[in-house]
Amino acid sequence: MSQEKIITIYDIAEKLSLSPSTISRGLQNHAAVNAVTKKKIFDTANEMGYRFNTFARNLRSRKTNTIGVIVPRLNSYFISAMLAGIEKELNGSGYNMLISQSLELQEKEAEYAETMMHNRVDGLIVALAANTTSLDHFQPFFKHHIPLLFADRGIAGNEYTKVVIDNFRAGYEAAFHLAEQGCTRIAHITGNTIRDVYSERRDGYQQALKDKGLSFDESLVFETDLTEISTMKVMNRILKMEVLPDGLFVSNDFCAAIGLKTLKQAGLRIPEDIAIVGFNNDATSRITEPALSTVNYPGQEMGEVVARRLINQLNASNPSEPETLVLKSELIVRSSSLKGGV
Amino acid sequence: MSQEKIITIYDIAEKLSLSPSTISRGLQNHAAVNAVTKKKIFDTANEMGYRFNTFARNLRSRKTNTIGVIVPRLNSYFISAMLAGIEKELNGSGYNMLISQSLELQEKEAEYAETMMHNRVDGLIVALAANTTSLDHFQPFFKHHIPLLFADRGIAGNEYTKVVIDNFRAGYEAAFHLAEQGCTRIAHITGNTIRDVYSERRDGYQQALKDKGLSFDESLVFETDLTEISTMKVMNRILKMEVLPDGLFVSNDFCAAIGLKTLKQAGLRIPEDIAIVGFNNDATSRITEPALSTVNYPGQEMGEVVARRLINQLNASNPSEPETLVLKSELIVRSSSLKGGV
DNA sequence: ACCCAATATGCAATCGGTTGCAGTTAGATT
DNA sequence: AATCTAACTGCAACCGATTGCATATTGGGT
Repeated sequence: MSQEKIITIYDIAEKLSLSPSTISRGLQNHAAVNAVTKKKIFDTANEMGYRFNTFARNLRSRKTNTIGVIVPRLNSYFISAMLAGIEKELNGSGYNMLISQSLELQEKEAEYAETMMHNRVDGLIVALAANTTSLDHFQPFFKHHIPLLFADRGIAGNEYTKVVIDNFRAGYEAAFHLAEQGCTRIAHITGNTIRDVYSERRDGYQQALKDKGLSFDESLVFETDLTEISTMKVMNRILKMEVLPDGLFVSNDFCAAIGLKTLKQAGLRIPEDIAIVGFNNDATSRITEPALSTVNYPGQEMGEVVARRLINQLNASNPSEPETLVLKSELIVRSSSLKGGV
Repeated sequence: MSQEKIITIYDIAEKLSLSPSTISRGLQNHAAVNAVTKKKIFDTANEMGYRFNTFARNLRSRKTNTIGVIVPRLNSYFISAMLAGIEKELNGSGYNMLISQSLELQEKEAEYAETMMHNRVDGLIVALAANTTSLDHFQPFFKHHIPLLFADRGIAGNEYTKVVIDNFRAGYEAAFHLAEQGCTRIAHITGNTIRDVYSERRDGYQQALKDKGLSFDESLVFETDLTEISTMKVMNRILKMEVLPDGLFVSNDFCAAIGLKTLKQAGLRIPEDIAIVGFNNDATSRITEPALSTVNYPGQEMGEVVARRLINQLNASNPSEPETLVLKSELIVRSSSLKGGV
């Protein structure tokens, strides 16, 4: 098997004694090419194993049909659900997807933004890294009017289009529910509050305490990087407290599961001694014993919505106003927080 | 903020009264360009906001510095660990990564292979979909001598380069361990045995039974698609058996966790009544109670190895022989299978 | 037989870089 | 002062497809 020549429209043109223009138009199903000729072109192209050259095409047409996607990480239940949603929509509209993960680092995010720019993506979907504070690295996109939409993790304000859930309300409902169950000392483990998804949930939690007449204790809020190790550390600190909390709201199901198990191993009963609510409705939440109460996060839907919005914006003739699309989330009550009684 | 002009080397050339060739060479740090001129070029490029056009560059240089990666799905602990490994190596060597997920369907896999071809990837890394039986859709890669390496899920034979673990041995060890623990009726839940990762584990399991003098009971082997639903179905069938199994080897940690929980809820003790071993060493395996014995799968390492091998192959002057790289895996014994006693 | 319109095809410029080869220039050598 | 060499820089072709405009062909109408 020898190296096979890469076929171009020029090769087809020569073989059929036609001009490259006609071949090009024929392959595009252009109306100005005779049906018989077209058929001949298609057949010959297949026969010779022709594949179009994306670069030549993109170079000329100044459009790449590629959407860049930058997410904090790939190995997250929520993120992969979202990617599946994005992919479904994009693929259905003939777009490709260039994915990369920032690993929660602004530095890598910036690097990838540049790569995306070089690859001349037609649009960009971003979920910001944990420590991203500035959007400077996205300036080129703004300058060149390349649509940039935020999915889930955006930045405060109405300047940009983003698809989110009402994190304040979700946090509020989680904490309110725990309070309803009789919890009076509710601890909260959250991610980096630079990201408003986390700060808003915390604010919601705080408001719920207030509305239920519970005092807010700063020392019960733990800001972490939501890894297994830091969760363990937090749990150890909690277990050493003089008065243990009787409720725990964790901004992530995996960490909630780790916490749940640690507390059980320390001899505490869930939910009798400590009731727990997680976040995301990961597969993990159904594995724990007792099953974990959590907030359902419509990952796939979020991906579909943001992708569809982007496609619309690309097809629109006039520039569209930035808007914030808020999806529904809901508290799912399972055994880890259900104490019985009303 | 108005639409900013896209700067090309021609714009820089004009501004500096130099020729585009010199700009091009200067930006490439070519030796034949005066250091002073070079500096001037770089400064002006920055100042004007120049970004190179990947397409023009790729079109001319006939090299894309992009590697395609096709995996069955993104939302798997193992796969994302592997992707992280691949990304680390590729990025360190200046390559980009075009990812797509086949969703376990040969049809989608073929479609993406074509897209990768159009995007002229320099090489391809593939973990085959569950139902892929033919490699016809990769023919263009073979014909054009574009390296195609398999990661984890390849195809039998020595025709292609692949990075794998010894699945037969892993399956053998898992089943052997269960037998050692005193299990005599060991059930096995596996994925689509078209994929040799699954068939080899099953073969290893079978061989271990044989070596331990246990009879092989076909009705204890369940081939599934390894989803939550089918696992539940299998568990229900198992629970209805006249004689229950006393050991369970599942080719996937999440399904093992589902199984574990279902059995416990049915009143069975783990590991006393049924000992369980999973596969992959997912995060999930540490969440279950008791913690799940499993086979550690070096996902990140596998990604690094396959990417490094691909890069070497791309840099090599002469074509490299196909080879099979086997990584170490190991049984991790936790409480779900440890009955005590020797 | 002549003209016109409709249909089909080709020419050549263009997208933005890259690179082999040739040409220029300044300084060194004799 | 003439010659040579090394260091720079530019010309122009090229990568493979797209597309506005021009041209060729065909058939129909009168």
